[in-house]
Amino acid sequence: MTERVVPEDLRRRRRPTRQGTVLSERTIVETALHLVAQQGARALTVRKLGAALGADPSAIYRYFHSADDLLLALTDEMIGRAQEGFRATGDWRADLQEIGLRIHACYQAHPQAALLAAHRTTGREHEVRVVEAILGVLRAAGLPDGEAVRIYHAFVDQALGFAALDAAALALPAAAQAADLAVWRASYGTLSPDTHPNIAATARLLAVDMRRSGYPVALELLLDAIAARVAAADG
Amino acid sequence: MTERVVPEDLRRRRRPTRQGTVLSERTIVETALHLVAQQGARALTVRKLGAALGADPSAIYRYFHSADDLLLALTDEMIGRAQEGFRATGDWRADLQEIGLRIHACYQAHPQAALLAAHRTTGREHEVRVVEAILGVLRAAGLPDGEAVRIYHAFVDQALGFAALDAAALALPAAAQAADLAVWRASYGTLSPDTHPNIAATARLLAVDMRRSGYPVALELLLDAIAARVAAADG
DNA sequence: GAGCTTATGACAACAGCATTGACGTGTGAA
DNA sequence: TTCACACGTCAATGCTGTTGTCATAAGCTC
Repeated sequence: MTERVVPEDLRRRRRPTRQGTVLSERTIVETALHLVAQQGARALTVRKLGAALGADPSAIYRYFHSADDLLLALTDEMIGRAQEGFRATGDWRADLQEIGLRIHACYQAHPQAALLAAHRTTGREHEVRVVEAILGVLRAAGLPDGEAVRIYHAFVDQALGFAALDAAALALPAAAQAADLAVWRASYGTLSPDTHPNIAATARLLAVDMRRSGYPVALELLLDAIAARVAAADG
Repeated sequence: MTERVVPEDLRRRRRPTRQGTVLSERTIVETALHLVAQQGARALTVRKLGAALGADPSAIYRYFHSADDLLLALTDEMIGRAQEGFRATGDWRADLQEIGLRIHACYQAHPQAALLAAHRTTGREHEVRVVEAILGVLRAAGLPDGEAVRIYHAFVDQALGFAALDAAALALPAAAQAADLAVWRASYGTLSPDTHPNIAATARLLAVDMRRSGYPVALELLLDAIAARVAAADG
């Protein structure tokens, strides 16, 4: 795996706007996402990307050190889009919900892009970046690192844990049963099959159950449970 | 993705024992695992495998339809080894613990093999097989399908959920604190970074916490929690 | 505007990849 | 002895990422 360094000498290079210059980090990344969305992750090769750009494949190496590097840039692009215009309120519960919604929406718009996280050698790195982006939100809310990690992971686990059981099994109160589907997506979206394809195997087995129950899980319940845990840890 | 069929015409073929015959499904799979263990998942190519076998790469296609097919056979091999000599007791809690231990031990013996589950196109299929193997255990214990799925997923979620918080945060009783590390591994091993590399990104962030806390999670606690849920669902 | 530096894309080439087909050889069965 | 065929080898195809060379054109300095 290539170490994730897009060094200064590549990034901050002079980009003359002559008529022959058609490529840029932006156009390459956007074309790559478009290619993935249209033809799947397997179709994303340097050569096909070059063809889609109307340029020689080797020209791409002017902007990215390797194909792995390009793939990671795609994940960065997705995260960047999700965080576009995001402002931390300082309330980590609200911020977590917001960023969850945004990331999910982003991957909803580019479903095939999630396959990137299943990449043989860079898959881990992709998920690390998503996790770190979310941790960044919690840090921005003023939470210390250790606590942010703890909360995020508990959050994800709770989301999946609640998802595993339908409303009847959980015996949720009526208020939770009526919870908005969008709220559920906010919590589950941060680690949904869409964004983390390799855990989809498990989730898929439960898809019927979840659909039948109408996703009756309220983010508020999750956050309350997490807050209770954190309070217990503090006290 | 090639459909997982190693058809009769390939499997049950006459295998004359002339001196020229050096290959077999067994030797290929074992050599492949050895190659992965020694040089990593990326080194597992048909050509290198052929070289390691001392045979022409194309000969491998006499035994497997494609490279994807071979990769899936490796996961099947791991599951097969884990289940070797396993007998269902009918007590799903005991069976689950046993199979958890076995699968984890198997991947401990072949750490690099877990990378197979991170494969770009077959990654999902690998994890589906592991999950299905565990579900098979629960079914063998007499549990109906729906319930088995529910229990397995709750089991995994609980394992990860507890793992997310250290002993202090959970305020576990002293008995749990003293729980055997092996017992913890039995529960966590079924969905550990070893067996599900793409969720390792999250887990890795917590590795320090977990190590510091000494994995103080007792499988009994997990199973009790699950049993309580299931009981609630039944009643 | 002349001359220099340099960014940039094209081109050709290389090594490695999965996969396929033809071929010969040796084996087990009839 | 004959025959079918299992099985490994060989050669070839078309894909992949990657690299080095080269011509060109943009921008900078004077």
